[in-house]
Amino acid sequence: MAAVFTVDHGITKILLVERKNEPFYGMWSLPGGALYNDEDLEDGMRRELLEKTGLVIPNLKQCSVFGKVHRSPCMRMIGISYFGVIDRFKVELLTSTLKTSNAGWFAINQIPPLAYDHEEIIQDALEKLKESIVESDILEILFPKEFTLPEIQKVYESILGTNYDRRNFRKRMLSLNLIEDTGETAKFEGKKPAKLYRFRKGKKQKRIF
Amino acid sequence: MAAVFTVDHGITKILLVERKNEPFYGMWSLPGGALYNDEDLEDGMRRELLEKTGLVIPNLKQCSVFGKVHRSPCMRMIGISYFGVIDRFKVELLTSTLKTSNAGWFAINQIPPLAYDHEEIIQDALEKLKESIVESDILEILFPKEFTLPEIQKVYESILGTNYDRRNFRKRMLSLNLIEDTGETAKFEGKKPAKLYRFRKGKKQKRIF
DNA sequence: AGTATATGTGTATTTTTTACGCAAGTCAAT
DNA sequence: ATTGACTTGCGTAAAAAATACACATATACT
Repeated sequence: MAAVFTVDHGITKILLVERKNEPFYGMWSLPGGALYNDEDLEDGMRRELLEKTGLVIPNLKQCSVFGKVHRSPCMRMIGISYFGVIDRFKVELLTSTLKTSNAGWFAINQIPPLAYDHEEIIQDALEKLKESIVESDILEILFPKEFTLPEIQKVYESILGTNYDRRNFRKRMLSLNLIEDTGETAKFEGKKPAKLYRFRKGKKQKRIF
Repeated sequence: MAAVFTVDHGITKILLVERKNEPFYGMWSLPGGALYNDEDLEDGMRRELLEKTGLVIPNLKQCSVFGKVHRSPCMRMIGISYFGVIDRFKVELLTSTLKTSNAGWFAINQIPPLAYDHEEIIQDALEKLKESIVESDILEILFPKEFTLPEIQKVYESILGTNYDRRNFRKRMLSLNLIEDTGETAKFEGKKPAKLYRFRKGKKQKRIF
């Protein structure tokens, strides 16, 4: 199974699909399925994601293994969970695709009852999500284009569940040398126009918090 | 497979077993084997460790999954790696057991050629080892009884591959409130007798570095 | 007794984190 | 146009943490 996250307007969301087979027919679940004998783990995961949601998710990373004897009601099943994030632009573009395939984005504090042990798997993946943003691993994926600092701060606050002082957050972010000023400003957003930054390519990852 | 580490006289070591079957007959490898259909992952790992090495290793944690299509020359094989540490006292006690079962401790910079992709698995587990000691997760396991500060410092330096200023290391360790003075000193060790400390039970884990 | 070696303790300096005041740009209502 | 509400941007002082470094002390060996 894959836990694919995004942050949409300051809300952390996860990608879920509706099951079309027994067991757990009609319930929501993490996208995923059985691995073919001749495919690598990550390839299989990407294939399943494409089949079940229509989305191509690059940058999948291994998360954990779930293998309790009775985690599936039918047969012994070992589940390998994967972890991914996509940026807000892709979210908007692909929401239409999802409608045709019974998939959708759910805010992580408004998750419906899930099949199997998928609630547990999501909790585990959320830990990974927090680690990843702290390690600045997924910054570039979440912000492939330009962004404003208040924007990026909201993402951090949403994922980590904390609040930061605006001025200190800015100072920290800029001092890490991970992002650079584009020279432009984002109008049409709020009150005062915010400066636009972009992620610097090829910068070594530093711990942020 | 399980990567079981210890630190013996300032040297980080790993537990390996000699293979008694094809493929890779006679080569060294990480202890492990096939999971039974009716046992949980961790239980199976503990059983395999007992069978192959005669050791009981508590505190196993999941590490990673290795599933490349051709990682085994015979059949498709998904390997789940586990990570464990044991303390120096157990190492000494159990070295005799190991001799009868073709198992042994190897310094991590003197590892023989290994079966399968076990070199890669060890590298991955070493990362986990570093994280774990930084997070103070495994301190209590490595030091169940009392210890001296120079001792614990050598362990950190061995695992993390760095050197710390004696005085600053001490200051940091004590300020974390994770360990407490036993009031006794370790004689028969070096020159000046070192104070003995013990790990405080039930202390919340803090990041150390 | 003298020397070598390893441990324990203190303190000054630098760096990082945190707290917080205030000016500037935009929108909407007056 | 002016005002007020709101949000962004910038700077500075205080607190906390990390770092660098000097000297005293206990033991073993000669």
